Amino acid sequence: MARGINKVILVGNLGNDPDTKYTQGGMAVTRISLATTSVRKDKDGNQQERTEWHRVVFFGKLGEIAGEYLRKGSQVYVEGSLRYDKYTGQDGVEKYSTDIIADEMQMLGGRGEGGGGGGGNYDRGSRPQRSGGGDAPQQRSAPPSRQSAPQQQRPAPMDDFSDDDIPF
Amino acid sequence: MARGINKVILVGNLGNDPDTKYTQGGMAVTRISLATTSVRKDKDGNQQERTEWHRVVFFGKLGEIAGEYLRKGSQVYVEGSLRYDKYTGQDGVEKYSTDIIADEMQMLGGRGEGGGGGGGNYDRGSRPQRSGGGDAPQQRSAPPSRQSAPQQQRPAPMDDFSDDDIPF
Amino acid sequence: MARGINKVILVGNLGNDPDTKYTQGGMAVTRISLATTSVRKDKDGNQQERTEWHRVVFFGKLGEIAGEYLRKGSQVYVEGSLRYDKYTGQDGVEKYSTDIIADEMQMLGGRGEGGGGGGGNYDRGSRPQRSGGGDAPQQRSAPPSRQSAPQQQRPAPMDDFSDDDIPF
Amino acid sequence: MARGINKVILVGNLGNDPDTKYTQGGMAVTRISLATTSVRKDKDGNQQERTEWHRVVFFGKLGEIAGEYLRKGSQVYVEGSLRYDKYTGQDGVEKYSTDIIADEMQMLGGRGEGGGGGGGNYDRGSRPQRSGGGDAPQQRSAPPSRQSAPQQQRPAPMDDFSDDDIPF
DNA sequence: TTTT
DNA sequence: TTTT
Repeated sequence: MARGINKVILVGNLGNDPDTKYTQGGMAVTRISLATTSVRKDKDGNQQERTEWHRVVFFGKLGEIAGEYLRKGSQVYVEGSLRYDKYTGQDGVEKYSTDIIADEMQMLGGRGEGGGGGGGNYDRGSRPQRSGGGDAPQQRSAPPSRQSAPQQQRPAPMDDFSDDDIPF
Repeated sequence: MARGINKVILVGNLGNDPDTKYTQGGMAVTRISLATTSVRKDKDGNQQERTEWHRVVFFGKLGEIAGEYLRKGSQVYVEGSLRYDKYTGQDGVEKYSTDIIADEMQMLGGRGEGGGGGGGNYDRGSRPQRSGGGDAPQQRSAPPSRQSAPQQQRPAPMDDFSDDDIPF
Repeated sequence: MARGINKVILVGNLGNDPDTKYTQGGMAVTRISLATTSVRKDKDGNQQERTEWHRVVFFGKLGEIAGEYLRKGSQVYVEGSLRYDKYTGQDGVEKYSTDIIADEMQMLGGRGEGGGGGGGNYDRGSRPQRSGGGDAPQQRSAPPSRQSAPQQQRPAPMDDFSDDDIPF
Repeated sequence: MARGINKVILVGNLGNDPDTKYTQGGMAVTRISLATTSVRKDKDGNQQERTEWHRVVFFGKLGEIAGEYLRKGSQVYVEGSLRYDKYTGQDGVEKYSTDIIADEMQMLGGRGEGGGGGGGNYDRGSRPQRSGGGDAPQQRSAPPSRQSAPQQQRPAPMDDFSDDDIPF
């Protein structure tokens, strides 16, 4: 049982192609660098722009999809949570990192390099369409299915319930 | 593959105790009425209040938890999506309804009747603590106690991955 | 002082061109119909799609911008709040409506009719680029061009403050 | 005109009393440390807890309100955006920090030390209730008002508009 | 009524 | 119908 809400919502563009690695167990871990730009007027009335570069990480199936479909310049919606890490660098100095651990992704109509317009909303429960054997391990045992209650469209009154009255 | 984002985030108080029903298949469907109030100044400089009453629906395990722990007056965080329905009433007239289908819930430190401070964040994947087998009793056992600020930091490298490097 | 959070976040496509009207005081009120589609597997394992049509309303400057730049098919990010209204129709019957009152909008790389890729994030504080003085023409000038990933980092100390250390 | 969405939503508890400082210009800058805890099952089926400590910064009027009403243990809803900074420490080493710049806050029914149950939703446009002269400068010139269109409740049909048809 |  |  958790305590608290830790939610991040981003819409931005990738600064580079995604970087996908695989764990020994074969789980995909894809990282992207995502830019969001905001503007404000400073006290002299000049327009000031500022860009934040977010480090976003996708795990598992979402990592495979992100690695396959996103490209430098792609515009994407990401939902996830903040994770702060502290580690000791090779130089012996303590370092800190901040990542957004994605749990939902929606490709938007980006037209960056490698663009691939398309669209489609994926969450951690989605299965990737990876057809070929590509260059990555990929042998994965049965993935944990995350749907608690599968069901069907609901065109209906609202007072009695069937098992089809579901979340969609 | 979905297209689009449909997300609602609410923090409000219940106007009444939850209403839980069960489908023939045994799935819980809990409905609550949730108030959110906002204020603004009108053009005459007077404070104006306006309250929206949201119809929130919880399905499955989340429905059982909502029915068990929430009460009239409880303050709650809800995340979900909008669903619009059209149906024909008993009077033969077409009617429309708007519901927020919850997929995450966090009980906040409410103090309404039956208050039960408690706290705890549940999503559709959570398992309810329903002890009995029946189809709707309501005897609540001790609510999970409140920690104000538990913690501890997690030191870890970030460049190689094990299968434990997970979404959390 | 308000009580509660009432927040909606949508990414979807317009089903039609926006409808802009003006109040007697000259305030723009723009309405759009926004589609979001989700999918799930029903109990027979078939893909089921469901589309929600959201009624989104933009007031004031945001209403002018929405009316000027959005078109049928445009993909847009909208943030706002839920408002439920009850009124009596001309037929004397009580009716209910649900609207999302927008307070932020971001045009995404849509390619619908009249597409106009464009992009740009506006909130209620933004000033529209309406050049003319009239109360509703619609001749659109050149839309703001698209940058895929502009940036630059901002180096700065964080312990003492000047009046420039602002929210951005 | 901005590009992108950079939004953070947190519900958590303060690890310490807020720290409020004032710029030379008299603007309040309040910092808090906010805990959010999540749980998951590891691969051995054990419950694993993890707490993230978020650095949240409130500027201006919101900073005054946060400094006045929040306390160690308080439960709070915060909405804001991510800001990453890079600076050189006194030891000459480059350091990085991540802050959430708050633009909305809602005190929840917390009961931590100094509790102050209360509730109330404030955004950057809110005026603090600071009555006394306290220990802080505070001389501030005319604050920029952020409401574009003030108005009043709307109990009404939906086809014609008056200047009262407003955002609320 | 959109979109893929 | 809640809450402050």
